[in-house]
Amino acid sequence: MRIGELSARAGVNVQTIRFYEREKLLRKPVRTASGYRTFEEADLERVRFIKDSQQLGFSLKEIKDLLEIHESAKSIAGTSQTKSKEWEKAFRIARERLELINQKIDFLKVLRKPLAAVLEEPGAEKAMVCPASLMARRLARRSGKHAQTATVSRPREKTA
Amino acid sequence: MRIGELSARAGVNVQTIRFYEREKLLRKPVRTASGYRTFEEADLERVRFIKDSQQLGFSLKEIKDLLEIHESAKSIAGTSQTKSKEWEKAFRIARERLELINQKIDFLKVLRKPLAAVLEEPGAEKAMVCPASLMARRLARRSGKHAQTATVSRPREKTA
DNA sequence: GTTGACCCTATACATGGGTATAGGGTTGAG
DNA sequence: CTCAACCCTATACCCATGTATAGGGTCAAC
Repeated sequence: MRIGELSARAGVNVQTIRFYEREKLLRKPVRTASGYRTFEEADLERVRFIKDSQQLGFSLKEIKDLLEIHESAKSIAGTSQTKSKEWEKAFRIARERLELINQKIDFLKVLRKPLAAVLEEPGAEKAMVCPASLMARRLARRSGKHAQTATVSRPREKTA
Repeated sequence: MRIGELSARAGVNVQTIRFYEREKLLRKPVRTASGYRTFEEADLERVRFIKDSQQLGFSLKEIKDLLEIHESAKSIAGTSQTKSKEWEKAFRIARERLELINQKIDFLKVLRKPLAAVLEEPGAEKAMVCPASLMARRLARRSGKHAQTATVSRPREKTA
């Protein structure tokens, strides 16, 4: 299929497909003689996977990792427990991802509880959507950003 | 507590707190005589809630809705089944959110399965991270963006 | 009463993730 | 052969979500 059909079926913009290719989220597609990209069903799956993962808060960088696990796994399949560099990396990423995914599931369940309660019990103010309960379980903070320059009663420290 | 402590304890930048206030995600805080913002524990909870929700792919707009459900619920608590405009809205949003959250949980579980398999079985290429299995369950597409101008064999239609 | 950590507003800049536009080629139905 | 609907590259632009900077107050310890 060509890019128009792919983008239509995936429900994304044509530009987005080309953007994903540039960002290495999609393989470089085979081209026709005239330079048109040609895609297969697998590419459609991949685009859908990307969109779904995004809705769960994974960044494109993270999604690339998730997809990379797949690639590594596949390239090693049959080699039994090769323990190659590639595999080690995939393994590490997989473990991290699994941990994060479990946390996300837990948090979503907590988030769901008061919603369900509000919806199921007519006029129930017992299991109300209270921040305290929502806060019961916390997600791990994501890899450092937010520099945080403030010292907060630890005076005279160089923050470079 | 003042803004510095709040931001430090929440693990976000000071500017971010002010940004959230501007965006109406945090109430306008009480000010000291000299104009300093003063916050309470509840504000800290709220900021953490926002960050956690973001990691699950909710936009600030959506998080505002989630928090609004809480506000409505609280303001109505004790009024039994008032069925006010406010409540109706909260109710509707809650139902939508619940549905989305359930979908997210399902997708995460699917996402988790091959990861767990890869990690638990040494050299297992059976339950490999294959897009097909990952794709088994799909998340509902999120509220329209991606204009999609292409027609794809439905010629001559004004897309204006 | 100065100094350093903290606060204020206002405004500009940055980054991720696209989207649109300009300026052009390709292809197939009529 | 023409025309509309497609495709191409390259580049500029956009929105969400912050971050940084400029230019200035506040306050407690020294």
